Amino acid sequence: MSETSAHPVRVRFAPSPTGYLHIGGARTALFTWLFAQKHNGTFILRIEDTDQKRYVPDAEEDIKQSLQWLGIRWQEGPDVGGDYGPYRQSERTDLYLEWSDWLIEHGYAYRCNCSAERLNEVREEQRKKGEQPGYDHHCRDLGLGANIGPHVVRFKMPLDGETPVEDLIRGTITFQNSELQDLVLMKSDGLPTYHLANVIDDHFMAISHITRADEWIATAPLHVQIYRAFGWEMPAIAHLPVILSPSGKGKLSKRDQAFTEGDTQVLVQVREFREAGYLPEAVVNFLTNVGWAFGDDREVFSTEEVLPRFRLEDINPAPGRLPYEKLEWLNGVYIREKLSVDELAAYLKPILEDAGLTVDDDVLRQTVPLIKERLKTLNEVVEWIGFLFRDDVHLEDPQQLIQKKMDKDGTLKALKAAYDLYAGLDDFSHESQEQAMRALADEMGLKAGQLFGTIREAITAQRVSPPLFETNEILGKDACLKRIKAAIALLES
RNA sequence: GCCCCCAUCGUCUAGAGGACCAGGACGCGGCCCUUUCAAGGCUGAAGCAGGAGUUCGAAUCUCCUUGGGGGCACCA
Repeated sequence: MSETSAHPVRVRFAPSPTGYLHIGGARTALFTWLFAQKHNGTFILRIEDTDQKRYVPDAEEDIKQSLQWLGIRWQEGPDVGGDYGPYRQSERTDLYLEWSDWLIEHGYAYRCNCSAERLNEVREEQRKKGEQPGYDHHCRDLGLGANIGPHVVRFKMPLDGETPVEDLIRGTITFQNSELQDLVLMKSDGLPTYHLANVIDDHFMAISHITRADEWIATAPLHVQIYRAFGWEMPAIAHLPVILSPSGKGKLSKRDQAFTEGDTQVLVQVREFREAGYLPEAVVNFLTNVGWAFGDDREVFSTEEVLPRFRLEDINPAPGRLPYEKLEWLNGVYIREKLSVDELAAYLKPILEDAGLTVDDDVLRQTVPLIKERLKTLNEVVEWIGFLFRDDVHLEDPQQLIQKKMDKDGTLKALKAAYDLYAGLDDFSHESQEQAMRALADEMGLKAGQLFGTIREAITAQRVSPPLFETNEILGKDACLKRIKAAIALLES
């Protein structure tokens, strides 16, 4: 089976609203979307909300917003509609019931009223005996009718033979039917399980290619058998590798929220990436590079550039981890190379405001070029230039003013001299400042770095900052003098 | 335990029998530039999991071992 088939390409991303959009899910969505784009196909969003127990009310909203943020748009789905709706499984229950009955009538499925307790006992017994745990076919040939009270519907899996699964990425995977289970198709609450709903929806939505995570491989033969029972043509299928936790221990999707591992902050939800100050373009570029490679030794590229090269077959079947350090670097690349000063300023303003600062647009605009090449994440802006938007600045410890190989008296002398020099400076441009201060350092027998460091601490209360004289120029002479004076007073007290 | 998938630097990867004493990127080290921090330039360390085959020749093909992952639900 090949990636291209006779049918128009129609693919779907089918998340379950049991939590916010996971970065692993986003990658599956991204690859699916890229595939659709490449083939001028249709990308469909389908909400698989058949699990009432794990349902999270605002999950669907988060999933949609997160996809939007990443730039992934769907042509059919809840809200936007389409010819194959509805696109929420909870709104398609009649369909599932109808086809479940069809399977029973035709001998491909059966009703089962075994209790949870009995099932557990059976499984425990099997485990004890070292057998494979699974349903023991108790109701398989009982021919139970609909009048038996609460019950489930199970698929009648062939007892022998084998079922091949043609995976686009891995080739043919063959399963022995004797090892497969009579899995539940309809739950006792009247809602279908994934297995049934997925097959029916993919069929009636004319899905041409199924893309989904690795973890579905084990139940893929069941799906193959269900298609066979219905007599429907099965879409091509590709199982995408899962993303592992940075430690490599287990899949990342076991975690549903950011956590810390060693000294890396491991982000998990898409919204966490946004909140951490990453640009959507950088995240998309980053994600595309895990499990797939652009080629030509290129690391930075747009989705437009990806399309001509993208093929599902080229996806690396091995599970991988997200190289978070690389995302930091990549985000920095996007900030300094892909954004204009105005665009970056627009991103930065709300972040500064959220930090409680009052932002002067002119000041921000003038400062952006100074920090553009220093930011790795948007959020770092606060620590870089927060001092520009505060009336005063507070040194936690006066000792910070004292530079290497200097003492309190020398520092005091230097600050006072700098103050006087600044006070008499008519031209406060950074060139003029630098010239004056270099001369002063020379005169006092200080290294430029020592004098500049002291002034930097006095004005920014930071050990590192954007180029000192340039931010001084933006801050203005009066404010600078005021802060130097305060620093002198602090050191003297 | 059973079934299935996978295996190139620490990490993400290029590599589809000779072009590979294995290339790139991040990270890490060094040097240069430099008012701090970045950015930039140059440079260094670092890998084909192991073992058998096949072949004139293997990172690339086969098998075994090992390791990792996934699954074994009235969850998706």
